[in-house]
Amino acid sequence: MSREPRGKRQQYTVDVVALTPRDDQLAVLLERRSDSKDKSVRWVLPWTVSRTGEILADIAERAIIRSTGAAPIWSTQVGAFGDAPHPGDAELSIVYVALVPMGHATVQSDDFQWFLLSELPPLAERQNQMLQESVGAVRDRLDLYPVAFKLLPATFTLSELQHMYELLLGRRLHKASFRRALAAAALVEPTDEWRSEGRGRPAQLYRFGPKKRRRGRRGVRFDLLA
Amino acid sequence: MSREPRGKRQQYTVDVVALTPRDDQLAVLLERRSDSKDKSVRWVLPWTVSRTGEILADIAERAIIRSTGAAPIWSTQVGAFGDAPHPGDAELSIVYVALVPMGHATVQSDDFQWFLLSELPPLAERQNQMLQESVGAVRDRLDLYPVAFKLLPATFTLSELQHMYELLLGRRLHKASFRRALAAAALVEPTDEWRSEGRGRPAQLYRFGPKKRRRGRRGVRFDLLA
DNA sequence: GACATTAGTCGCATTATGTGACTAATATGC
DNA sequence: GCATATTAGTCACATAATGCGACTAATGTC
Repeated sequence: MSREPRGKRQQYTVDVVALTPRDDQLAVLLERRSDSKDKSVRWVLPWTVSRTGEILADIAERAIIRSTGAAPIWSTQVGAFGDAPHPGDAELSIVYVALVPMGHATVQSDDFQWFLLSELPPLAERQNQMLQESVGAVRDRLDLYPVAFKLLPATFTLSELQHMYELLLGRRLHKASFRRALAAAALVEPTDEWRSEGRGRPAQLYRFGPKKRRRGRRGVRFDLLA
Repeated sequence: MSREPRGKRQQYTVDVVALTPRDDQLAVLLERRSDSKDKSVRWVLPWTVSRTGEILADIAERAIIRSTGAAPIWSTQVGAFGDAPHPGDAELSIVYVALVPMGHATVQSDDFQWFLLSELPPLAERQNQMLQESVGAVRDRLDLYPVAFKLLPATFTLSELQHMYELLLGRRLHKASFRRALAAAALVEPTDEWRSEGRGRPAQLYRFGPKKRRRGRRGVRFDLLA
């Protein structure tokens, strides 16, 4: 992906927020950009310039594969950002957030690097907003799509699953409550395998296997923060 | 707003889904377009072509005012749509959904008209998607922003409030449950006025007046539809 | 005054949630 | 072996949230 000369108007960019679990928190993939003038290095969210006629989600997928080396296990559009300045001087940026499993989080190129959310380098203001909203988008949809399961191997322990949820949500959960909710949703089925992880009691392995059922509508919620 | 000649590439459009309460359901504002060739009439969601450097939300607000004649009481970005065909042949469309109170739903120009969601004319596929997601976006955020209150006059009865919620959600609510949740959220305060609406017991008038308080985080939800 | 109509409340059963405490099975140190 | 640490898995109970029927209250109509 070559830089666009400043001043040239682009159609728009498709920016990617690739996230992966790492060290009990989320890490985001950034791309190195060396400024040709002052030789300073800055980090940016990877982006792709739009091509006419291509499906938006496909453009995003291409950008994700290019930067992470693998297809994401889940991705969704976050929105359009056009206000704060973009590092590529794009007028408008469409943002996709993508989740990449732990194993695939190894990038070949030296131009890409994973950063823990707690250790971010300075970003352009527009990209700060993108990152912020992307993490929020993941958390908001966590209960609607089985993303946490897809980030784990085919079989996993319930503790691993809980840790994945805690990592994605950014907060701790209570063990008994977590398992109760999980059982009520009938989302996993036990295998007959057990894993002994050094010390402590061995854990039973489960696999993702959602049964039928759907939630009844709720009355109303008034969760206004105001 | 002039039509763009076909074939000319536009930067992108900002499309507007303006909604208003009407006859116990939602109505959406459409704009009349007469095809210069075959003289057929078709209806489209209003849109504005982007201008360089303008804040996205401002472009949307302009488009809303132009078509409805008033500023919306609430609006938010829904997302970017680029796949299915757009009536203006735009490559990309950014969509904003806006809510307009009942009173302001009177459009001057003959080129605009409110359509009940149950009586829609055929729309371009991309705009169908926009409308679909816009209604969903409103419902999803109904518990986070006091939109229903802003659609009502400054004082209102609790029955009116409940009807507004039912209209926005598209489903019935149980009276006692609704009021209980409302009381728990401390969102309204009673006035000393009452309204007698013909037959039936007079209803007390309330005004919107949220107290402090915020929700504690929930454990996890597994609401997967799968 | 009987009845229809709308407002407003209560009570109760059921379900959901938060949380501490308990038991189970393994490894380690002595 | 045996006490202890460590992780897995479960229970029990209190509290909160929800669904819902049934009741009372106040008004207009006939």
